[in-house]
Order: sequence, then structure tokens, then C-alpha cells
Amino acid sequence: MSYSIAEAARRSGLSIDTLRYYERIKLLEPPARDSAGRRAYSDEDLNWLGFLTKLRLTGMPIKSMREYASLRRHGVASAGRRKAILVEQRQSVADRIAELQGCLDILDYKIANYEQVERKAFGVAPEMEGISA
Amino acid sequence: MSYSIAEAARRSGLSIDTLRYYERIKLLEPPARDSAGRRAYSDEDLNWLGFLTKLRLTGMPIKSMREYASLRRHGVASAGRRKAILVEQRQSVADRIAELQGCLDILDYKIANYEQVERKAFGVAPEMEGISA
DNA sequence: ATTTGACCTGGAGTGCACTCCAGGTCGTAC
DNA sequence: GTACGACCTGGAGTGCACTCCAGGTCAAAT
Repeated sequence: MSYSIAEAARRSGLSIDTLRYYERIKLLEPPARDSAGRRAYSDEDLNWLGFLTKLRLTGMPIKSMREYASLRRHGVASAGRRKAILVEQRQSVADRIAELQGCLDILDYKIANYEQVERKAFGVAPEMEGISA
Repeated sequence: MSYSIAEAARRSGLSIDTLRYYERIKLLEPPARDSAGRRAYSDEDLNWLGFLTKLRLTGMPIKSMREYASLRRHGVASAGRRKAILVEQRQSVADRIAELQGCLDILDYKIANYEQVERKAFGVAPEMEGISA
């Protein structure tokens, strides 16, 4: 199967402009073209796009995605480096999750404070309170 | 206690330029000044900075932090709205954690693939594999 | 035959969150 | 008394990741 750029955008969740942009900066192999010169994305293209959008969700900068994409073009010899990039990214995602958990605790604490203020009309103004207990 | 801008930067983890920038865009009340006109941050200023940096860690855009900061200046009457902002942000953090968890699973799957490729020198090239099992 | 709509290109513009700079003022150290 | 370092101001510049635009091509629909 092959897909128009509009269809590829719909399926990947990226905008048409972003697809062309990713191609320009070599995140994406230039897809095939139809007889009229329009892009025709393959299933493989869409799989790669799917993975790219996951990497993006992890917060990986485009620079690193480009490195990964470039290694991919260099075949199996680059597998070790590619794996290393993913392992590193895995760590950074795990760290980020821990960081966000910490933020969640602080938000919960602050929200609980506001709830206390709601229950009794007096008390310490929330903006005066420290962050930690 | 009061702190020079360098000390406030050190304690908040923000740069000196960022502190002045935050003041310019009204994330921060202009701190007191010493006799020479230099900024003198109070403990309260630092507490607020601490909370701001936590909000920043959650990915809250500056626009929203400014709204929160502005509400804070409008006193206790704005507590309801402030709480709502925090509750909303709490949700977005929880969503983001879930999203990152999903990414972690995909990374683990991909990494496991690379490990399989390492164990046997042949097999499907990793770049040909789908993302999901 | 022309209108429409999806697509094409190269390049310019946007929003965000800083970050840097030039030129100037203080207070202390020598 | 001057050299130094930390600070000040207004404003310009940066890096990132898009996003938009003008002007053009092409195939199908009216």
C-alpha cells in the first residue's frame, strides 16, 4: 500500500508541513513519488514515522533522531550505536518520569493546601506556605 | 535573610539572566534593592522561585505560570482559580507520565530486539521490524 | 475549457524560553 | 586613585521545531 501525504499525516499524527520538513532535514528517506510527482509513502515509511513520533514523545531532540536515522541508513554495522542511543534515551525517560512523579507530589501537596483553605475560611494564605511539609 | 542575584541563581538553579528575565515578564515580583540598587532576594522570593521551577519542570508554559503569578498578586479571592490551574496541571503531568511509560515499553521492546540481533548474527534487521509485537 | 483541490518548491516567518551584549555604576582591595 | 568584580539597563540574538506563504503543476469534475 502507498499513501498520499495527507493520508500519511493523518496516520502519523504529524502535519503535512512537518512531514516535508522531516524529509528536508533527513529524518525521513525521501518517499517514492507517483506519476504526477506527488509523494507516495509506503507502509515501511509509516512504520518509521510511527517510531519517530514515539522518540519525539520521549523528548528526544531532532538532532539525536537525525543521528539515529543516519545510522539506520548505514545498515547493520551501526546497530550497536543505535542500541546505545535507545538505551541512553530509555534512561532519560526513566529519569524524567521520576522527576514528574516528584512534581506530582508537590502539586498534590499544594492542592491539598487549597482544599484546606476552602474548608476553613481562615488559615495561612497558600502563597505564604513553603513547598515542602 | 536576603540574597544577591548570584546567590539566588545558585539556590534556584536558574541563571542570573533568567532571574532578570522572569522579573521582566512578571513571573516574579521585583525584589527589594540594596543601597547600591542591586537586587536583594528574600526567602519568600526564593520559595516562590522554588515553586516556579517545579511548575517549569512539569512542562507548564510561561504563559500559565504568569497567570498563576498574577492571580497570586490578587490575593485570596483568586484561590479557587489558582487551585483549578494546579489541578489541571496535575492531570497533564499524570497524562505525561502515562505517555512516557508507553514510550518506555516501546524502547524496551526495541532494545530487546537489538539484543537479539547481537546474540545471533542473523535475523530480521531491526529497522525492518514493526514497533508493536 | 476552466475550475477545483491536492499537491509541489524554496524560502520566510513564528513562538517559546531563554541568553548574550554594550555600555555604565558601585563598593571594596591594593 | 585606580583596578576589579559584581551588578545594572535596554535591547538584540539564539536554537529549536515547526508553520506559513507565494507561485506553480497536475488530474479529475463540471
